[in-house]
Amino acid sequence: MNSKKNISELLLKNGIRPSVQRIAVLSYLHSHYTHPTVDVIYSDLSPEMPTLSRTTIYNTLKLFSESGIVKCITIDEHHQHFDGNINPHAHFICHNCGTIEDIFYDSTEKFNFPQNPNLHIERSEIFYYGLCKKCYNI
Amino acid sequence: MNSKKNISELLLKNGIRPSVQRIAVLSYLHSHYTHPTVDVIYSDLSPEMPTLSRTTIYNTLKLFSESGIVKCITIDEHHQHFDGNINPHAHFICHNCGTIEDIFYDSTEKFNFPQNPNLHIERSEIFYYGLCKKCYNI
DNA sequence: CTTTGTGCAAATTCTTTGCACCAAA
DNA sequence: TTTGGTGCAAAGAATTTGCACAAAG
Repeated sequence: MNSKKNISELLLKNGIRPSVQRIAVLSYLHSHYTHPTVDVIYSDLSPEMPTLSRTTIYNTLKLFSESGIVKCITIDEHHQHFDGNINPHAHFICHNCGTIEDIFYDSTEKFNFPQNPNLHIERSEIFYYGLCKKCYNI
Repeated sequence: MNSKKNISELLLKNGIRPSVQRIAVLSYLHSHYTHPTVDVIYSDLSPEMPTLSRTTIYNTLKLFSESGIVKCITIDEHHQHFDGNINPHAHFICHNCGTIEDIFYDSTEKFNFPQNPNLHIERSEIFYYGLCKKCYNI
């Protein structure tokens, strides 16, 4: 289980002081693999924490993504989405309903392109676009 | 060669009226495979066309990407980049100098993921991040 | 003459910054 | 008591919108 205690320990292990706000944000991401934006996180958490500010969420997510415990994914130009799942995976985006689905695949991909030698590739970001099951069947 | 005349005909073929501004923007993208932003295009074109406005470039690129003759790529949350090359290819982004390089690969990729059935994938967007040759050798 | 395109200025929206207050070590 | 965290209000920056004028068919 991802108890507050476990989250707290995870933060400490990454050199981050576990404040109430930070625990709340990371717990949220670990229980909502929906790739939320700052605003979604804010809207969902603020009823329970009325003094929470967007600034804190921005600060927190910046800190988290710098230490690698969450991933920031840029899908469209207007919003950053955050992902508490840091295993390598691709994302599927439904262009009708906007849902973002995780796609796990044999990560035997090789970062080697004969036509582009001498690139030092460190990571990849793969997006698939189309219609999800639900939207396709409408 | 991509003369103004050819550009003009390409636009007509796609049901777009070839105005001076539209021809200029598409010519620019066809001769600069550098994935420019609106602002870069604006800065480069405005000396020759002092009355050109950013709004027109936004309008034009929106029109172009809707009809598929250019591609809009969202790499970071702050800028949209535009690509006059509409052949399928991936992009490499150097996190030091920001250069965007095209990567052509055997496009035998299959849009089929056993763990995610019933997705109707139409296109993909693949980004690789790392250091380019120049920045790696510094 | 009617429709479409252009471009200025203002508005919008997501994100960042400055700064004062608060909390923890 | 010193360092780090929070959160408000204001600033910033990319993009969009409203609207009037210009151009094209």
